[in-house]
Amino acid sequence: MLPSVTQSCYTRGMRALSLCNHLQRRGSSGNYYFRVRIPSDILEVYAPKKEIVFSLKTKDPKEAKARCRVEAVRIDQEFDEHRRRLELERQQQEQLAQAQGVGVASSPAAPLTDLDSIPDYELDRLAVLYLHEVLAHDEQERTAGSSEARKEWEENQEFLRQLHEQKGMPFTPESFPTHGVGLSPSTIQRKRERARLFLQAGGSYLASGDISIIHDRALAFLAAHDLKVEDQVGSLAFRRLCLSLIQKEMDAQEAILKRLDGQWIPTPPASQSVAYSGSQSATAGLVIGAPVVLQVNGQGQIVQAQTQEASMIPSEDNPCLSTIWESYLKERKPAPSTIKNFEGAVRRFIELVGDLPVKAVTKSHFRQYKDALLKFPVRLPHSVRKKSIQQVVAFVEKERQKGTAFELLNSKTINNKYLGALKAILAHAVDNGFIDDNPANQIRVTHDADKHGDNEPATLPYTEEELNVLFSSSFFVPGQECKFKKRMKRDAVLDYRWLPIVALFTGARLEEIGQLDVADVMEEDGVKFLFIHADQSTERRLKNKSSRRKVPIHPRLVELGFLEFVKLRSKQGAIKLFSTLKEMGGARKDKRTDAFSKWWRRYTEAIGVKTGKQKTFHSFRHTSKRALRNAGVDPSLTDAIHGHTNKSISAHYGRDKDGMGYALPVLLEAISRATMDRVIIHNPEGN
DNA sequence: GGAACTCGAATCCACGTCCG
DNA sequence: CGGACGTGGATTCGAGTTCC
Repeated sequence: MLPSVTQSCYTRGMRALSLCNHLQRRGSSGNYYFRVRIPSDILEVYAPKKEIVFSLKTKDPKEAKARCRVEAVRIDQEFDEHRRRLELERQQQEQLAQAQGVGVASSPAAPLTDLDSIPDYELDRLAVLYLHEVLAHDEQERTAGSSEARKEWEENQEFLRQLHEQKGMPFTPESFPTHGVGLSPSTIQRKRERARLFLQAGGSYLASGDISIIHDRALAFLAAHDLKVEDQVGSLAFRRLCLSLIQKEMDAQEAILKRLDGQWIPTPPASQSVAYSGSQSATAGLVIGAPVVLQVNGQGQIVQAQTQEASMIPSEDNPCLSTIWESYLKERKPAPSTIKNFEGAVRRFIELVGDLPVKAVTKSHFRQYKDALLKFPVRLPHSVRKKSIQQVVAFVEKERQKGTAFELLNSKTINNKYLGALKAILAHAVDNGFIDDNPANQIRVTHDADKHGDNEPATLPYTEEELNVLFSSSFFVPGQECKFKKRMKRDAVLDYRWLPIVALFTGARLEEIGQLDVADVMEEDGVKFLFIHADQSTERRLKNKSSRRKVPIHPRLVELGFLEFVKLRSKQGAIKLFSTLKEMGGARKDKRTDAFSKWWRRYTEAIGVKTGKQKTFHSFRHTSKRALRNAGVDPSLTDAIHGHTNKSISAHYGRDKDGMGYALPVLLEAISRATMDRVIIHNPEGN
């Protein structure tokens, strides 16, 4: 009886570890994905995620299989690393609890450690300690039994218990023997596979100086020894340590293989660890006085070595770029999305030239930056997102030789975003007297008109025919079945129908409409209008000052039942008019229309109205502008309705308390002239 | 025309649900 | 359970806009 039980457990174990079982083909693209469930004992590490899925970025089954094998081993290592760390943490907490006699106290967060201040011989000692830990862990598994062995033991016991129960026989469970169980066949197989792969790959990683294979593990290892260095992964010391750890990991895996082959390889003694917390080492001062300064870029590579000059020494009067950036943030407090954009630009620049003291930054650095950006692709493949700018450029070059084409950054993006950000930040350095001239000035990419054609507009208005297609689809006609609203609640359908209709008759921006409150629908001088304005209490932002405006509600909107819709939301107690739109987080904070925007693209594509990048939701704004122009409405009135600035200085005179230059009845008359009477729209109420 | 932003669109990916 | 598909979050690109 017993052999079959063992067999079943064994097979189950093998299945979980079979290296190609995590392969899955997904979506219409036909790309292969890696998919694995997170083992229950380390679920907490990944919570709330229960499985790991990512694209293998290939449609070729053979290639996918090969990549899947590598990923399976890598993930397995990652899981193991978490197990090891959790175990260590558990032991530390137990010790702490014992020492304190009661409960488990939470340990204070480790202070930041300055890795560069740790002498080389201590880094070497850490590497030896790493080797010791890997082999000691392996030895412990062999003596006490691995977690797999324990699991299989428990499954075995449970099976026996059920069997006894069925036969009505008494069963006394045995506890897991703590010594002498050794490794399960599946663990042996896994260990062997992993060791072989690491030994195969490790050498090439060392040769190319690529530390990605050990990066996360090194961080976990350092953290386990109270060394908190997340902010220093670009430092030379971290890089040195990682290379050293790859070597030690190879040594360890070689020893493990020998152990698996039956040789006795003792675990080397642990080097004595030193407490580095508190960061300030006595050697730190030596670096400053050194005659030669090594410039280290974001990847920890030495990019230049030169004799130390005054401008090269960071000081209070000559802060590093990163310090200037922080000061810029503090003083200017830009919008979250701007911070996000600038952050990327600054990071890339520092990667390329190093975190230079501001007086050392020259025009040639910017030329270097511009040249690199000209070879930089848009929408980086995930595999190289974390790589340095030089590595990305090298990657693109290599792929290009293989025949893969990349769309490169638009010159406008390079100028406005990348160079523009650095220019703004260095202008801040000029304003604060750190430097006299902005070295970024005059560096820019000459526009290539060929990308969009000389006069071709980026966004086009919707034509009448297109509007009729858009608004007569089954989504907009109440009572019709439609796949687009299959999963939508009634209120969401209402919001999604009204958003484009409001956009058509107001010409307002998507987000301006999306963030409207019920209370923003007002009446003055007998004219109902939408009050588009910024709002401190909800931190609502507007594109700019002139965006604040009152837009009269077009008679067609009233006809279609817009005011009833407002009443409905009011009755529901909603604050937001489009109450089903959810607020975003992070860099998209207080944005509500992201999901709708995406839905709109998919919808318009599906019904065949969207062609390329020129027909988007923003087209409604262009449609409105065009309709008002065609109806002979005065451009300054159109600007007032759309929230565009009127350049004339006299336009700033004669405004009311809300800054409105025109009386509402005048605006209503103007907006009503764009009748859109040939566009058929159904009343959005109904199902 | 350049600087300094803001915003919408596009993309990748995670996740939930449904179906066989 | 595996796979297809729909939806939404995070991130990035680049167009739009105003101010100087």
